[in-house]
Amino acid sequence: MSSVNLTPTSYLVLGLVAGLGSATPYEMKQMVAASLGYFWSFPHSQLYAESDRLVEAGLLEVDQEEGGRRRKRYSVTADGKRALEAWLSDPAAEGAETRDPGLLKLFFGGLTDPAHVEALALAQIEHHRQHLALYEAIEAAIKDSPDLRFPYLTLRLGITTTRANLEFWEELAANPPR
Amino acid sequence: MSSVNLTPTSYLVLGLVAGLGSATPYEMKQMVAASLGYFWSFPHSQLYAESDRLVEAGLLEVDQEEGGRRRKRYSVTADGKRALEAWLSDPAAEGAETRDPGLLKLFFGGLTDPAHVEALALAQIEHHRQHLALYEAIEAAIKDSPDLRFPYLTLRLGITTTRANLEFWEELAANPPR
DNA sequence: CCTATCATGTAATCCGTTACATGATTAT
DNA sequence: ATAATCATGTAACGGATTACATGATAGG
Repeated sequence: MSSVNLTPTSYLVLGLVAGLGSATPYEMKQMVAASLGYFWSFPHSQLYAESDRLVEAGLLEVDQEEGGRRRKRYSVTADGKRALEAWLSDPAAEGAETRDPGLLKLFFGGLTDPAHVEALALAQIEHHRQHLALYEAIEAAIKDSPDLRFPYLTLRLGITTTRANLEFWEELAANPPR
Repeated sequence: MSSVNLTPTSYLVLGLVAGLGSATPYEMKQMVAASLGYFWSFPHSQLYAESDRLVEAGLLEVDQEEGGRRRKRYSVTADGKRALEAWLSDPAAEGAETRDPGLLKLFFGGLTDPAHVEALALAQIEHHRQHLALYEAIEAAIKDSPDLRFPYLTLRLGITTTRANLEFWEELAANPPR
């Protein structure tokens, strides 16, 4: 218990388990792959590690299956619920990081042939178009599910920023730097 | 030498040193703080560590000052230039990650009082407005520097996505979920 | 029944962060 | 001259990724 400090990943796991009632890391993996994973991805091994950390911190409890595969099924403790609620009710959400290699390449565009920047722009356009198509397909599918209201909003945010990126790169491709 | 694999951070350092001709980690820190750091921040200690890793990889060479503070000044080797050029001329830039705690809180909004989501939206609006004001001030300042053309474009991308975020949260605040 | 693939998990490594530490410089 | 702050660097820790490994299930 205690003195484990909570990262965004911690709350991600806590939130997933809370939303599902109880879950095995594998089930969490599925959930992530179908939703958050589009914006916030990480290897599944982290779900195993993080779940155990949260048990240590007293925020999750584990119930191991007898026989068969002896899966570990996690659920949220009272302390865990409190921690999650405290986090959710705090409007502060600083520390957003955009780690976009395309941004880096653009920043250093002056160090190389401008044609490479143009090629970069075209690749980015293609990339964002595909994502956008995917997101819009998902959007259409979940639009009217009342219990997916917040995932839907999250997706809307993803769509909004993807569109903004797309527009930026399209304009850059239309007016290539030289 | 060798078998060190190159992360985006590696190219960030490589690019900074290439752009400056040669640099101490402290000088890199200054550069980052004034430009990339707005979107891609990390502790300065990493610049020391990463520089040494790149020396080990044979992509940077180090020249230690005699006397005084014995600073380490790094410059790019021929191998380093090749690696940087290879990276820049590859239009692929996959693996962009948006680690935004606000997005997470929104995703899990269904687990708590909707009023908290509204408060989150207001906080996000405030946050993005401030960033936008800052970026626009910088934009005005560097707009016409020909040698800052690519940093300027990078900033434009930052402005574009910040605006998109701002619009999203403003609309959410105007139509709060219930 | 055999093989391929999916499900589930662990171990090792490395990057990134936090914390600390000391040498220079400026202000008072 | 002393304190305060800036400049510069290192050490230790922990979280995240990569790689590996084994048990189940389904298709042929």
